This record gives sequence, C-alpha cells and structure tokens, in this order.
Amino acid sequence: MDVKTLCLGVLSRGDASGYEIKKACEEGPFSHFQDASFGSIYPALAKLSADKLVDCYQMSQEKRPDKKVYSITKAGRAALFDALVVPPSHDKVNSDFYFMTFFAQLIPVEFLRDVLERRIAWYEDVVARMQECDMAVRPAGERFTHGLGLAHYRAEITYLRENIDQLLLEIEAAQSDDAPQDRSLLSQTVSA
Amino acid sequence: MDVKTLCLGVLSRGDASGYEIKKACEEGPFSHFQDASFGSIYPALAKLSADKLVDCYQMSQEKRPDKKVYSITKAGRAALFDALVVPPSHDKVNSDFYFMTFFAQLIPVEFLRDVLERRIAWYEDVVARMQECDMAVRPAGERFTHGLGLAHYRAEITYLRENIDQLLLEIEAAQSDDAPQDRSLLSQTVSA
DNA sequence: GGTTGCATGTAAATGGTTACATGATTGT
DNA sequence: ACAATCATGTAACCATTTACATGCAACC
Repeated sequence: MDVKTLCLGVLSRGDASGYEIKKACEEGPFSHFQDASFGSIYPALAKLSADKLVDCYQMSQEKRPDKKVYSITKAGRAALFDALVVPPSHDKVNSDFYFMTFFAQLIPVEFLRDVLERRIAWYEDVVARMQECDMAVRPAGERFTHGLGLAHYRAEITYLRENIDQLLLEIEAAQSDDAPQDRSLLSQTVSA
Repeated sequence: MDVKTLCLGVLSRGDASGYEIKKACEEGPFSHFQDASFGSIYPALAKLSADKLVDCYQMSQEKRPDKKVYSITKAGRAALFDALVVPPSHDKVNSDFYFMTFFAQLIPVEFLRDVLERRIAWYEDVVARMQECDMAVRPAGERFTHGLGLAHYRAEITYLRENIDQLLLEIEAAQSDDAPQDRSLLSQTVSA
C-alpha cells in the first residue's frame, strides 16, 4: 500500500493536514497496520493535489503554525476505490522479532528474556489502548479490522506467556552444553 | 532485517546457494516472516563474500547449471551475532488486507466476500503445511518461532470465520442504505 | 512446442527513510 | 533553559523490486 493511497484513505474519513495524517498512522486508527514518515506524506499530498485527487486550503490558527488542510475530491474517491478493489497481496510480516527468536540459541539468555518480556509488555499496552477506543460508533469495516488486530495481539500475548519459560530453559541448557566445544557453531545441512 | 543479515542467518544453518536462500524464504523455514528477491540476494552474497563474511565455492552438477555454494565464516557468525543482539524494532504489519477490510464499506460485497474467503483458505493452507513440518528435531528457537507463527495464523482464521458473516451483512445493509443519496461519500470529521 | 524448475547475474526504476532546515508555543 | 508538540518541506541516501539477459533439462 503506497503512501498516496494511505493519504486518500485517511482523507476519505474526513479532511486532514499532513501532520494529522502522520498522527493517524502513529496513534490513530491506522496505527497497527500502517506507517509513513513526513518525508513521504508531504510529497504524496503534493502529488495528489497536482492530480486533483485532493483539494487544499490554508488554515490560519492562533498560537499554532498555519496548516494546509486537504480534502478528498470525487476523483480522489474514485482513485481510492480503484486501489481498494485489487486483490490484496499475501502479507509479508517481515518481522525482526521473529527473525531474532528463530535464532534464539545464538543469543545470550538474559538479552532474550529482556526482549521477550518487553514485547509482551508492549503488546499488552497496545491491547489496553485498543480496548479504550469506542468502536460502537464506527463503520463495520473499521470495527472488523480493529477486532482482527486485537485477536492477533491477544494470540501473540497468550503464546508468548505460555512458552517463554520453556524457551529460556531450553536455550540455557543448549548454551551450557555447547559452550565447552562451541558446538553451536558447527555447520549443519540445510533442510526445509 | 536487511538481506545480508538474512543470508547470514540462512547460511548459519548450513551452506547454500543464492537460489537455495531464495527457496528458504519462499517455502522453507523463513517463509512466513521473511522474503527477498534474486535482485537483492545475489548482490548481498557478493558483498558478504568481498567482506570475508562468507566463503564461496563453485559446484558443478550433472544435468543442472553450476552453482555457487556459500559457507559462513567465523567473521560472518560474529556479524550475525551483532545483528541479532540489537533490540528488534516494533513490527509494522503494513497489511494491504487490513487496509482493505478497514474500508470494507467502500467495497462491493461480492468482491469482499471473495477476498475474505480466499484469505481463510490461504491461511488454512499455510497452517496445514506448517503442521506437516517435523519440528521435533529442530532447535528451540526455531520451534518457538514456528509455534508463534501457527498461533498467529490460527487466531486470524478463528476471527475471520467468526466474523465474516456479520461483516458482510452489515456492509450489505449499509450499502443499500447509502446507495440512494450516495451518503457514504459525505465527508466526516476525523477522530482517533 | 510451451511451461516449469534450476541457476546466476545486472541495471533501471521505485519508493521509501533519515537528516536537515525553520520557527512559534507550551510545559517542566 | 530545555524538551516536546505543532507544522511544513527538501534533498541525499538507501534498499529493494522489477525487468531484462541467458541457457539447459524435464515434463506435459
């Protein structure tokens, strides 16, 4: 999903400035499945504006810098529709965390424990914040996606809680076995 | 996680060619949380080789093109360790699928149903294939990560199964309400 | 005869992030 | 005094994808 489409999506829910779009990705309703930096949002809005997919009006504010508020046009909604009606690609999680746990046996146990505990704490924080949202007033699609995200985070928490101790025990055992001859570094055959 | 580190990770489990690394990301043990194209793998291996993090030897094969098999060096293992022992960033899911479901009310119901059903079928396929793996012989970290992936996919399937009908009903109702005056296109205020 | 799998590589184009540049206001 | 929040924008840099280029073997 490119940043232009993301902007159109945010703007389809109401007018916003570049700064507000960034916030929607950081803390708002898109925060758990999208993100974009200012360096991509502002050029995207400029392009969208040049293509007449959004309108832009300046807004002076007291005690705040001026903002440029963008408004999606009819052509913009059509472009959003076109982007939405293509079969979504198979999600790539591309997780550094998964990559790290995969190689747990190469990592010092204390570090591993720390990372895992922080991850649980962070997920719990995310879930807590998500539960505070009043979804009742929101459209069905947003409620559905919110619930899907919650289900995902809860499953992750449950699994981590249930398996962290076992993992750390096994890693500790494996590492104390390996240490003397450094056997963990021996080459093995790859197998799918 | 950059492609160089990914290559080092794969090679830490045993020697492999560029082609085999690609397969490990597509079908192998990394398939559900990493991916990389040939256009990134081959240059990465060349760089790694130049930096002496991997060794390379040519292998002639009968009835197959020659391959270049790479082997991780001691310096390579050290580099992998260094990359592993940094706190992993908060995963960005960046899902086109989530983005689409979020805007479900803008999408034709038949298309939506189709996408959701395909998604469930695909996840079920992934889970089935994952369950076929014999994890018992694999290191603790790999088993843990495999279980985490399974938990994630299963939670997603459960949620989708339990909520698809309700979502489609609500979307159908909302769209037939909206159609006469095209009210779905009215601008609303953004709210977190 | 066409597609798939095996096998390696390059170059152009894409799409982003990071860092920089600026500046007022509010809170600690 | 210092950091954070609000606010916009540019430019250099980066990694990666896509498309191209090549070629043989096996299968349908």
